[in-house]
Amino acid sequence: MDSKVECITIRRSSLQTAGCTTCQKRTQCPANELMASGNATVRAIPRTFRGNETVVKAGQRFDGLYMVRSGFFKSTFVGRNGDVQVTGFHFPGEIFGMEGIEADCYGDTTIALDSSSLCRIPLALFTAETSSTPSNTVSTTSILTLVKLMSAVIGRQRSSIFDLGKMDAKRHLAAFLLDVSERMGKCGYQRDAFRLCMSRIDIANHLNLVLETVSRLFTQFVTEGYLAVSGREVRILNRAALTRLAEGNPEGRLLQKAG
Amino acid sequence: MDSKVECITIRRSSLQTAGCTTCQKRTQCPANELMASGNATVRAIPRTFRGNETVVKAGQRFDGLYMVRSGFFKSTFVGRNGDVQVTGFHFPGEIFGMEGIEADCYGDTTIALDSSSLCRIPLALFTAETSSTPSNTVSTTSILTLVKLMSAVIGRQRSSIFDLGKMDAKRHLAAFLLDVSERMGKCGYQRDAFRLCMSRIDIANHLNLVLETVSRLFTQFVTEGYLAVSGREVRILNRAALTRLAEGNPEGRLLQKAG
DNA sequence: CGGTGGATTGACAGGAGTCAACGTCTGTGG
DNA sequence: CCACAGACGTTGACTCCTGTCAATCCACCG
Repeated sequence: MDSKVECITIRRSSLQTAGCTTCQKRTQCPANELMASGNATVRAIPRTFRGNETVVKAGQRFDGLYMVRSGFFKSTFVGRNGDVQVTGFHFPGEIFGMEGIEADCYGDTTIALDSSSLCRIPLALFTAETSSTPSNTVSTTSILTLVKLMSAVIGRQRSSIFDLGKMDAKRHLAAFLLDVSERMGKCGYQRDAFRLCMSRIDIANHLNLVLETVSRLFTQFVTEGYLAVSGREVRILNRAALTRLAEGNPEGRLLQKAG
Repeated sequence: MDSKVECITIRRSSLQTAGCTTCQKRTQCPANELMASGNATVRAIPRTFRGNETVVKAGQRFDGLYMVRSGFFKSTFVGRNGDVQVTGFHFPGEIFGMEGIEADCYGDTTIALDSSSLCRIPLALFTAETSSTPSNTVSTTSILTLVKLMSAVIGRQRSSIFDLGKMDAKRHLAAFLLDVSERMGKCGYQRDAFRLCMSRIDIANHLNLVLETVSRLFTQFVTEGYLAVSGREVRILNRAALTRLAEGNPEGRLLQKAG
């Protein structure tokens, strides 16, 4: 199986290297490092998507990690009882799919929210067969990179667990908007004026609220002068106030400390 | 290096080998595998604690992972605003400290809840200096073990994020009790009658409730015949009902699906 | 014995969910 | 070009779960 796919702005001839040399995200990409370390079996494989197209389905066999090159993706987790939880949004330069390494299948379903592109990093290293016949094809340093990435994910999830419990709706939405702003900035967009890539219902689900609550809070933020909102277009007018809201000391909810 | 030492009830002279050969948890312990792979620098180091003694403080320099041998531990995370979140309880055979690998310092403060013992697994491999001067002292397979452990942690955290958002107080406590029961069983205790190692306030904090709510639910479970409770002693009388409660289809709360 | 911390219980209040109506935007087809 | 459907978003009225405040009880301990 030859791997020839296209990646948006990149022509076929250069696909063998998956366009890594021209990829703006290569410094953040473990594939780049793995390949640089002389591993011939790891090669980033670019793919493009339209809005609503599925990247991977929960339960599908693990076939690598995914690095976002452009656009936006959404991961959802479906509980035993059918409840759906939006576990995260993925912006350019971010990576997803790590939960699949251990179980050898993905835990989340991930779809594109828009016209988007990404690279699959086929870590054959982590599939069942290859791991049982260990070879030293991958240098210790490259795996260290991966381990650190994963450790970072663990840390971020932990603070998201924290947020889920300790924040009321207002603080949580403020924090979410600042987070989006930050990440938009990191991947080259404006920090203070951007288009939300997800629907209100997705935001609500992600923050464990209902869409009515999110909607109400948006209008509240507007009337208080923190934001200008028009549909999904958001402009941050008073970042300081939002930050105070998100980080400010808790105002009387869930104050119980634990030993 | 001779390997004959014991933990807890063991004398000093034998500490050098950390008692791995006699340790009941060795099959679940990455240290065992690392040592078996011929890595001389990785050696499990046993320590004992009394209740309330601190294992590691958040912010402290990372010095390895911790494997619980006996007793119980509690990890807490302190948010910027001072809020405390109980991020987890650790039972015998379980491992903690992974969030420290990437940041090179621990994110959680972990204390013993009781007289307890554990082994520190000093993964010098992951400290700043050694990782910058990579050596192949650790085999690919042993790191794979670690990567899989971490992937599992990521998966578990994700489902805990799910629980936090999608469960009301009653379901959440039921699920928590079943989880504790399961883990108690796994480490050799009775599944249906055990002593909770944590206070109501710790449970409440962990589940993002207040202790009054937890207390009320305990009495409710008792009057409904699911449990017998006396202080921290718990007996599960109707596991089926608890399971139905925890897993049952959501009863009208947070039902909004996301695309 | 009194003090302290953990646990239980009751009365009350409020934040956020539920239900429902309405408004806006987009794409499609006649 | 308009009508219409459907998805998405806003707003209001109401309910209820769970947090807040407070009193009480119990076990433990110096």
